[in-house]
Amino acid sequence: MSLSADILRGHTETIILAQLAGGDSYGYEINKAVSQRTGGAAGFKEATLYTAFKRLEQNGMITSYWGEDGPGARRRYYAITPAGREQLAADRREWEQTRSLLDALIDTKEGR
Amino acid sequence: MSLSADILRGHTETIILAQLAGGDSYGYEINKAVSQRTGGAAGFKEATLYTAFKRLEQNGMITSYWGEDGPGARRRYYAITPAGREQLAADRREWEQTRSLLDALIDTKEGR
DNA sequence: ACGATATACCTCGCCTGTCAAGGTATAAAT
DNA sequence: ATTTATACCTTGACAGGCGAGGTATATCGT
Repeated sequence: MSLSADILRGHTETIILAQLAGGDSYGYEINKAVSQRTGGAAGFKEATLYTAFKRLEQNGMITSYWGEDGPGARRRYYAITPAGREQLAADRREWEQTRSLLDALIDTKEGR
Repeated sequence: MSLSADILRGHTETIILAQLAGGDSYGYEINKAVSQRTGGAAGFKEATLYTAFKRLEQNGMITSYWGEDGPGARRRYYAITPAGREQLAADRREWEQTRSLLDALIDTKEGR
C-alpha cells in the first residue's frame, strides 16, 4: 500500500469492522474491497489481516464460520457481533476526533 | 492523551516538525503547545517525545543546541532543517491522503 | 527551613501491531 | 504440466509508544 504502515496502524480493526457492517465477508474479499475503495492506495498485508481477525474474534467483535463448499478454495466468513457494532461506533467517533486534532496539529495550510 | 498510542504512532514526528516550523522550541514547550492547541486532548509522553527528538536529529530533520543559561532548568532547543521542512511537506501531503482514504474506509455516515 | 510543585531533560526495557517469509490447498488458464 | 489466481494460516523480527525510574533548578506555601 502507499500509506506507511505506522499510519494505518490502529485503524486496521476499524476498517475491517466497517467492511463487515455491510454484510458478512471473508479475508480476501475484504482486502479487495479495501483496495478498490481506495484505488489501490490502501490494502492489508495478509499477515496483518489474519492476525487482526484473530484479535477481533478473541475480543468478541466478530464471529467466523466456514463457507459452504463451492468451487475453489474454502473461505472463512466473518460476521460482526453487536459488541463489534458498538466498537465500530466508538471507533468512528474516535476517528472524527483524531481527524480534527491532527488537522489542528499538522496544520496543512503551511507556515505557522 | 485521549488519542490512542497506535493512532499517534506515525504522526509523532510530523507533529513535532510542524511545531518547529513555527520557530525553534524545546521539549516541554512543544508538549504544552500541543496540549493547548487540542484543548488538552493530545500530548506526548515524555519518553515518546525525547526518543522522537533523537530519531529526528539522527535523520537530519532537526538540529539542537543548549539554550542560554537563564533562570530555571536548562533547555535544549530544537530547530528544523531544510530536510525537515521537506519531510514536513511530504508528511502533510500524506496526512491529506490518509484522511480521505480513512474517511472512505471508515465511512462515518453509518450503514454501509 | 523544608517539602511540594513546576519546570526541564534523559534512559531502560516491555509491549503490541505490522509484515517478510514461509507454508498449505483448490481450480482455471496457458 | 506449469503458472496464475484464489484462499487461508503461522512464525519471528522489528520499531515506536510509554511506564517507570532518574537527575537538576527554581518557586511557593507553611
